[in-house]
Amino acid sequence: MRSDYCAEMTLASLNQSVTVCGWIDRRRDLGGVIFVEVRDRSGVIQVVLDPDQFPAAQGLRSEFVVQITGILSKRPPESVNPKLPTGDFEIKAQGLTILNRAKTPPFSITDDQEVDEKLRLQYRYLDLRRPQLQAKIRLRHRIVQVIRGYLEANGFIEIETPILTKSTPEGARDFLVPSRVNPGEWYALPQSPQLFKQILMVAGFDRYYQVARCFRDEDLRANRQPEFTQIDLELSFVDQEDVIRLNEALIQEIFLQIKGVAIEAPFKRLSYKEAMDRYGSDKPDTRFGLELIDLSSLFQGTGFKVFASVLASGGVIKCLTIAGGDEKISNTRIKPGGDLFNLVCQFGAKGLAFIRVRGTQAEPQLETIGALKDSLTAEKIQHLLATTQAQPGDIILFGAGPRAVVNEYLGRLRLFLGAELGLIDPERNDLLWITEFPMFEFNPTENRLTAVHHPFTAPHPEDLDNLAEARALAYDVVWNGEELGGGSIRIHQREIQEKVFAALNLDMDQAREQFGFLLEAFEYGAPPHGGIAYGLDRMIMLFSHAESIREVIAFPKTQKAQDLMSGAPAGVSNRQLADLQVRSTYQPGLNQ
RNA sequence: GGGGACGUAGUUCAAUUGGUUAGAGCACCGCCCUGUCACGGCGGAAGUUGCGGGUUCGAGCCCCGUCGUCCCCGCCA
Repeated sequence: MRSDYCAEMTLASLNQSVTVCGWIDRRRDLGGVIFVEVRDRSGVIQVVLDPDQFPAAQGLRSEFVVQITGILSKRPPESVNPKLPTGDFEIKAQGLTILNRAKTPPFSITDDQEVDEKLRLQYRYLDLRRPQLQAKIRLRHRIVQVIRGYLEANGFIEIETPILTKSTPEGARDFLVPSRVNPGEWYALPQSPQLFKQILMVAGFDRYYQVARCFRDEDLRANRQPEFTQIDLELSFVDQEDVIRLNEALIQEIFLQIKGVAIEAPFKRLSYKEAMDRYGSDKPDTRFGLELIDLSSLFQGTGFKVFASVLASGGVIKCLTIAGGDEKISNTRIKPGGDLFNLVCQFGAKGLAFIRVRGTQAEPQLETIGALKDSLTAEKIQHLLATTQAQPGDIILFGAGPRAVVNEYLGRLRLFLGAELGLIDPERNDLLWITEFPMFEFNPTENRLTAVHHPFTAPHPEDLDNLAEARALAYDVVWNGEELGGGSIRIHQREIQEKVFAALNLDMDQAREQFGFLLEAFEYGAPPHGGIAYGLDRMIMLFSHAESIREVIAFPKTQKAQDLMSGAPAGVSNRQLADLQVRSTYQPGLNQ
């Protein structure tokens, strides 16, 4: 039916008969001659039709499906189109078959004009015809192929794990599926293949991977979908260094194959604590400085009431020094109602204190509210300028409060200002590992410790005595301030697992109830093991510079988790519900 | 659950801030055109301004409600 893809003609076919199949991309009817561009997945090529020979050509419309046979010809020199990859050639038609007609599409496939996303999702098959989206979906395929190739070469075995699994209370909300043959009982869709991949290590597969669909019933975001894909891997008889080295090589391979960029290894490493202290984030964008500076000790014993009371209650005073910021950052932006003020308040700040540095290098002068200025001796001021490296023309913005809160909002402010001030070099690829995550964090709603990673993460061997504050053998890999993936070395010894459950306030019976099969499996000779999982959708999004994860998923859902094309989710018949012995308590109008 | 932005021909946008018959580009339909390539020319059709209510002499514009899409917080690795 077809001899060649439109944009993949080879010179060998020149002056030969070729047959292309595809969609009418554009039609230019000049009366005595008709040009059409035929599009397939490779691109477009121009076809020349003589309307006397092909009267049907006058009826061709956008998106009609055609098969065209003709002679692949060099265009006359004056008609070469340098903007088109196939612009040197055209097909002089000798046969035209309209394989199918098409309605006028609701939006143009050809233009790169923005179209309402509602419409795009409703007609996703048309949206997917557009070259931009095709490119992203194909990039996704290529990246997965590179990963598969690398893992294959390194002895990994791809194994599928169940989609119908058991609900576990930790973590996100589960999607539930009623069991017909076990009335009243429910499967859960997996949030990740975590438990199964560990079981596969116990089973001796040694190196496993999976392109794994995962499900979380939580609210959506630009980079969050209820179903998403992880590249999930796990290895036996490895320590943290082994996992990190192997994954550095994997990431190098992806960058080389996809971007043609050589990434240096080993990657930079930052402990979680250092990342939080210096960047206010566990996924810092290290392409620019603007680091958080701790001034708590400097302000110790000074008379500025706001800072003093924060320090007295165990908080910290930190700052950002914005070079040239005196001019760029007006008081309006910092004071209530200003954009910077609103930004930090969203993340728990009460406000932003500031000092403008003016005067000269030799005689700098501070411009700030009186109480803050009065609280500083000449010596303190000198110390302040030395520590912050502030120069005349700069502004220093202060955060004061509990350490975690200050880190959070100054970290957000740092990112915002870094982008606004153009401090980020878009050509740079900063890859780094964040290590030594804490094992646990306090969850105020549940008034107990919860696992930062998950309850099977191994604690750092040096921290076994004080588990509540232990560091974990967990690691995240970060690219330009975005988390690419994360993993950990797992616990394979029962005694340590019990201690961890105890720290989580889970007794062994509860743990057995929830994770019984894994714990039992561990009693039959679990090897030391660890792994990592990459968020594939986000990875593709970053590689393709997409603004939303929806751009790299063929059939994504809206923010209300609906598929506008298929109409999911939707009601089901009473018969179906009766089979499942399920009844909905939902009443329209009485919801929530 | 909370905060915000948006919703006007098929589509992308406009409508002098409450004032006559809601406009334009592209797409669509018809006619003309033999080297176009975002072809060109002439003509045409196309609107419940998301939906419901209110204020007003008068509402696309103001108010209330509702639905939908998106962004953010909470939530979620």
